[in-house]
Amino acid sequence: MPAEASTSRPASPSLTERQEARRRRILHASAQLASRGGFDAVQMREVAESSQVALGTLYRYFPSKVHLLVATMQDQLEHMHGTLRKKPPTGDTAAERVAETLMRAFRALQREPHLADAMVRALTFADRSVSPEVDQVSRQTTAIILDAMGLADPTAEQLSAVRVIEHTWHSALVTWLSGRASIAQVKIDIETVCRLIDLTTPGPRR
Amino acid sequence: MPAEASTSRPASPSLTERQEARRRRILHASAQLASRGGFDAVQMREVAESSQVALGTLYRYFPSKVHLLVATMQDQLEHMHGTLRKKPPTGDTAAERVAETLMRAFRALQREPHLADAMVRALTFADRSVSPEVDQVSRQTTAIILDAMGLADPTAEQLSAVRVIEHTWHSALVTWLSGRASIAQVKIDIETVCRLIDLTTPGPRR
DNA sequence: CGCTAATCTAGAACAAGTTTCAGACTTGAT
DNA sequence: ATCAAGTCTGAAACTTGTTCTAGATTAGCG
Repeated sequence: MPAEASTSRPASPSLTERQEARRRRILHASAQLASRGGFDAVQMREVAESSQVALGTLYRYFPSKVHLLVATMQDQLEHMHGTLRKKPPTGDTAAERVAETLMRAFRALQREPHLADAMVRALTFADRSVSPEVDQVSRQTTAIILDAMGLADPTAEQLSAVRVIEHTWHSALVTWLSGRASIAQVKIDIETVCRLIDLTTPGPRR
Repeated sequence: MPAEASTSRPASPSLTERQEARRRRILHASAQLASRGGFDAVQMREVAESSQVALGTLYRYFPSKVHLLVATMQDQLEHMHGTLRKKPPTGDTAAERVAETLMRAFRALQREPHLADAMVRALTFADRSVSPEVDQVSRQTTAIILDAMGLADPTAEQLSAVRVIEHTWHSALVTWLSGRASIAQVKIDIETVCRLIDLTTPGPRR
């Protein structure tokens, strides 16, 4: 236990440090369980045990399983945005770059299909009580797409196109995860919807 | 076993009649409960009671709550397709007609938002075990859109556009139901994605 | 240091989806 | 009419998300 608490920089985590650590443990356990068996494998009791936290505490940090999984998704998305930033897409047109970026993200998801399942199912199943968190995920996704487009100041029309791209992205993932669409099919859908960008971007073609 | 039409005494309808009737009672109860309080209000015990069927029987007919709600959606979709057929859309272009049709469907859903909630949540939450049923819903939706386009023989490109339109349709509904998008926003998204049709349909263009 | 409020823990309890089972009823065939 | 197979019923049991409670710890403060 900390003998002195004032002057020295705390080596042992005190205060909110500890809570931050708990939160990280919980998110880690969540992602780990999700990676194993998807949405169903993330059982609140197991998450609590894995992260060495009482069930009640888990619920204090994340008021429902869906909240937990959406937070897990936020976490992963942040990581992915960082990764994507390091190697920007190389396509000539905005449409190509967006498609390339989404396909890169898709490939990442394919590496952990169960985790993808858990996150996406939670996202689309979320009810109003999770709206703020889901909205945050949506904003992050929008940011990634706008990054790929390379637009500083998108028009309303372009924002609409981005919204539709996000719709397609989410729904295509759902159909892929439930085994109703192949990877190739998802690719086609992404490429198809990205053509909308050309419609709204006065550029060199057509 | 063509049997008799049982004109005299329908007191004890025999054979599969009875089962068909049970099935209809169950679907009716499901829709009714869903209309009241959405996904959460459809409780299997209540559905069983409402439709005068034992819980075990309910599960024999529909192996899970999601199966039940997806079947409910099939039912409603069929009804809607019939209704839409009676008054075909009037727009000049295929894109306009599809947007008009989807907006008409959307208005119908707005009249029973709770029912819409139950059906759409079930649809996107469905896992692989429900794939055949979900696929059936998807085919029905595709048929409605193709009807609106007025195409006998769509190209592969056009089918891709239709797929993307469906993605957008489902995902836009999800965002509307969870309160993250307004009705106006959904309208814009539908209109935006329908422009994809123009891209793939050589014809009178703006 | 000692106090008070907030937080955490272990565990029971509750809710709704799902499964199971023994017994009653239907059905189809002989 | 009778039998075997399949179906339906009512009720209990099981699972997992969620809530609640009482007591232990911890944190911030005078």
